[in-house]
Amino acid sequence: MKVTLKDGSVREYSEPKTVIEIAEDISAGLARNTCAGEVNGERVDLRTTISEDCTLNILTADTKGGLATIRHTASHVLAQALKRLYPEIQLAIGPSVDDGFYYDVDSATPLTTDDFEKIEAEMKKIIKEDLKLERFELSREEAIKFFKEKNEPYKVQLIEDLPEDAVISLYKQGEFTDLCAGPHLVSTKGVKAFKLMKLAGAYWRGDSKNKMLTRIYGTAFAKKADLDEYLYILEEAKKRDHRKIGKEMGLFMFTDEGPGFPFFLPNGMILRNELMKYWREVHYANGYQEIETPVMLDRNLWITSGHWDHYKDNMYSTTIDDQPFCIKPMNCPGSILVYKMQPHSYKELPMRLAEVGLVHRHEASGALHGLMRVRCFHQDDAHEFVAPDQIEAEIEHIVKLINKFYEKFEFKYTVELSTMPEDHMGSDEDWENATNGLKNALEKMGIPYEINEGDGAFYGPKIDFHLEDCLKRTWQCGTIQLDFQLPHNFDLKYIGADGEEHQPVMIHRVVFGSVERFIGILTENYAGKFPTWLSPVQVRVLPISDKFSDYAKKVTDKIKAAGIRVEMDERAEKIGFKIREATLQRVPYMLVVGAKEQESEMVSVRSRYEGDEGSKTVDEFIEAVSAEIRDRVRREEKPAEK
RNA sequence: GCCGAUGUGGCUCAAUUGGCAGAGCAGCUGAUUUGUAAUCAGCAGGUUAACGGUUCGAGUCCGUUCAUCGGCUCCA
Repeated sequence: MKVTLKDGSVREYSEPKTVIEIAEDISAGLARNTCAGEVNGERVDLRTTISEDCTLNILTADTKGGLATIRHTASHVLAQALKRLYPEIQLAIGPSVDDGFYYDVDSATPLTTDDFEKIEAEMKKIIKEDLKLERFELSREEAIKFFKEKNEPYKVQLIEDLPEDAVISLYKQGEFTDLCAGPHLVSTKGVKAFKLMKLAGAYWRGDSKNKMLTRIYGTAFAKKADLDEYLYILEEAKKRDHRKIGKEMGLFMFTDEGPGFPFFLPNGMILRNELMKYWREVHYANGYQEIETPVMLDRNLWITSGHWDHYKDNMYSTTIDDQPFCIKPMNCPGSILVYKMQPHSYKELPMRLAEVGLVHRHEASGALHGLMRVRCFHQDDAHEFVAPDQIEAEIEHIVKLINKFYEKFEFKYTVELSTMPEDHMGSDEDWENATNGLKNALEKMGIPYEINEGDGAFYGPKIDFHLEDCLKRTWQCGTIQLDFQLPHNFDLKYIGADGEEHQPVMIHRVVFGSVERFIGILTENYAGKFPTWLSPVQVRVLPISDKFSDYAKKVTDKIKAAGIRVEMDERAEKIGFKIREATLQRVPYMLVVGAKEQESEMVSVRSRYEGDEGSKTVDEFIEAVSAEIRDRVRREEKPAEK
């Protein structure tokens, strides 16, 4: 077959080749890790096999200068600069990542961000030197010898861990050579806009048993304008930080007395209660019954459930009157005790026991992060007891329910299927059955998913729902876990139609995951501008002066009587000041009342959504806002003025 | 838990080489009675995260602890 390349040259191959094979043939290795190819103008995957004559355009990152390549080359420039400034530094790895690149180094003297200026200056110098990146290969022995001589033990270890037949490629730029699969820009000059971002610790090979190295994060873009835009977005995202907004709006707080234990303040309680009110409505309508089980139970229960074996490092426990107790890190054993209270018929299944349970988990101190990662939180949990032949239908029921919630909040999400972890209970056969059950349900519904190997719970595989927030971080929220183990450990039974005892299957599921985390995500997603139904203060009445206090009071009382959360601001301040404050507090509706309004028995409406909405009668206003709250509608926000 | 940084009134931040802890906002008091994003004046508020050390003298230097922030490992 004949392959015509974009530059007009023709290559002939006797047998079918993949795009990457041809790319490697052409550019002697430069095309490794390339992003894509085009066959007859159509973009194809690199693994696509070409068996017929065609025109092929290889979109190597090298020729296109893809972002990943720019960043990867930038990481080499960083490494070179570091070696020039601190010759004793030892290099580990330096890849490109989603929003930039990093290099892990082992440095005897600690680096600080104050050194960034100096390092960046050296990087600029290297870029200006226009050093060509040259690829070459060495045998295993030669490569090991090369890096031993350079005193780079991490590189030596990397090579030693490569498979026997691996091609060991190196890239040389000026006096600096690095072990690297490529690809790279042709010259350091191609790194046009970069910035070192932050310093962090990272374990060698990502294992907490290994030495902690210093990781230098940076980012790079094709143009200065792109870099500036990225930095601007980062600034904007900072303004949405739920910890900042939570403080500003009086939603929650933390104290030194309780690291990782959130306090909910009055406004935060309103928000949480409204959220859970909605949650309960939907759950009652979907066949759930709500229960509550104790926060602390005898340790033997946790030994039976397997939590003590698999989770005790994260559990708070104590001894009272010589009886050992554990504070629950999960709600399941409590629900099981409720199920076991009496015998059950197959007619009762699926039995859906919901519990908004407060769980405590001793998380590592360094893992804590506002409401997103705490040591005690509410799970919007439910444990379902189902007959084996009901599994698929019930999974579908739950997926639809979760989808309903996420659509309400306009969240994008992806689905992952997590399989058996190393530390698990039960037989491989049970695990396979359970995993297939989840797979079948997802496939039947046509939901795309990725497999997350070995990430299941210790008692069963799970489907995870990952929400994307405004920083493009993803958070695991919803999860559906299929469990054959706990019914076995607790010897759960139901009486089937045949009059015999059978073992039910348990499904553990959450929609929000952690109510606290979900509130954190909502806060950032809405930048604190919650839809009216979730807003702590929905309406604020602003009299122009205290001459109109009586009328304002009358309006306020009427709105309050309609069940709307309303406040009156009767301070002796100018109207502009009151509006400013209400705006900063993100109150959805402001009602300005003065002589004009008192005269005509109306209110002047200013909303967060459209600004001045003109005059309305109080009844008209109440009707419109009540409907908005009742239907839990989110009105489109107008872009911020300031 | 690990690496690095940080910690000053309720909040946001100042304080030269170690030399009298300050400001704005918020709060309180008074004046102002206001028409769509900040009216004016006065008052009060701090054992500088805690503990220990160096020093004539520590917010500042050193040590320990705690908490927070950015990551790593983990994870709802």
